Amino acid sequence: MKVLTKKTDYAIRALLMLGAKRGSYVSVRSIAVEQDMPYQFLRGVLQEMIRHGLIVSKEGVQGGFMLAKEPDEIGVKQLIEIFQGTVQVSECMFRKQLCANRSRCVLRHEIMRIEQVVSDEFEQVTIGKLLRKLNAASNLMPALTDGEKPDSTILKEE
Amino acid sequence: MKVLTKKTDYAIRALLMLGAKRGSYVSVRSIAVEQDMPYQFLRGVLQEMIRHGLIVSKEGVQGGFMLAKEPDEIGVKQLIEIFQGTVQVSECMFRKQLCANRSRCVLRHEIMRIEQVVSDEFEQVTIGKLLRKLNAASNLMPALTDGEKPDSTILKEE
DNA sequence: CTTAATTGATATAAATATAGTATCAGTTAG
DNA sequence: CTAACTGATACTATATTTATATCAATTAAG
Repeated sequence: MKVLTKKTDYAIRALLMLGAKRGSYVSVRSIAVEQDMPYQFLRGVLQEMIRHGLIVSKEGVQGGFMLAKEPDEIGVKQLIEIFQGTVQVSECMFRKQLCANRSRCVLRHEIMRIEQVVSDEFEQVTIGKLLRKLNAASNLMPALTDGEKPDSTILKEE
Repeated sequence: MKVLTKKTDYAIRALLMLGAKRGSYVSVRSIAVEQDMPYQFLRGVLQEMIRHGLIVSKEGVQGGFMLAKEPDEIGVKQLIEIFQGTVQVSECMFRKQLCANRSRCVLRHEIMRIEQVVSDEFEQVTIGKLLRKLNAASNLMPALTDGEKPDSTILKEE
């Protein structure tokens, strides 16, 4: 049971970088390099987030992406919904069918209850919250964005 | 985000039928027909449950499957683990790497916490519990196993 | 003692979802 | 003008999920 797909994982971590460098545009390339994510794939993820109004972009040299909202307004739940669809049990033709099959119906009720729990949990986890945890941990660990890496220009992609 | 795959869904509902007809062997065919599941696929699901000691079988005419445990001893969590793997975040090479990437590490911590919540919730849902809910609901709805359906012999599968 | 209803075991295919790559066009700072 | 960027989109590859098919072995029952 995979909770987060790569897209969601990449999205969250990219947003954390944007959150850490708030106020300036951050290029996909720098995120991809620093967080070790596939460049083109990440681009797609970011474009999807633009469509959902989470971030904004600027084209051209010195361009990149920037948060369009406060970090606390971006919840992991929303990201999961964008990249993995609404949290739901199998194919849910439930609402319409009024539970033709009783065992499925009873089962569904339990699952929906649990889904609500999961949903609530994820809703509470925001980019802002994660950022604060990151900062709290930074006393003990090397910086998240500690300048250019020595090999940041050595790219063999595309 | 799909919580239950078909296998888990079928497994749970098949177990509910076995639980409802406890004491006698129930054939895959009758389960497949009554619950509208693909026959061969369901067979695979049941065989998997045999391997995990949840049910027992008897070959030949009048053969079929039977619960090997008390319904209360069979939790949905275990079924999810059997058919969908242990509840875990993406690829978790965590334990070994000691979090090379800090944002991933912080994120992971949150996810693990939520996973624990989910896990606990699913652990509490047992076949026994679902059976009791089924019975409670049966006052309002037609029986789960109300004899042979009129068309139960009209099969065009295989 | 044959037959039909069953499970055991296993191979394969089809469908879908996830992950990743490539390309070309447009924008912009320097 | 050019190199560093994003926008848009088409494509490929891989993995997972779902489903089907087949053949052998077992067994109740006529």
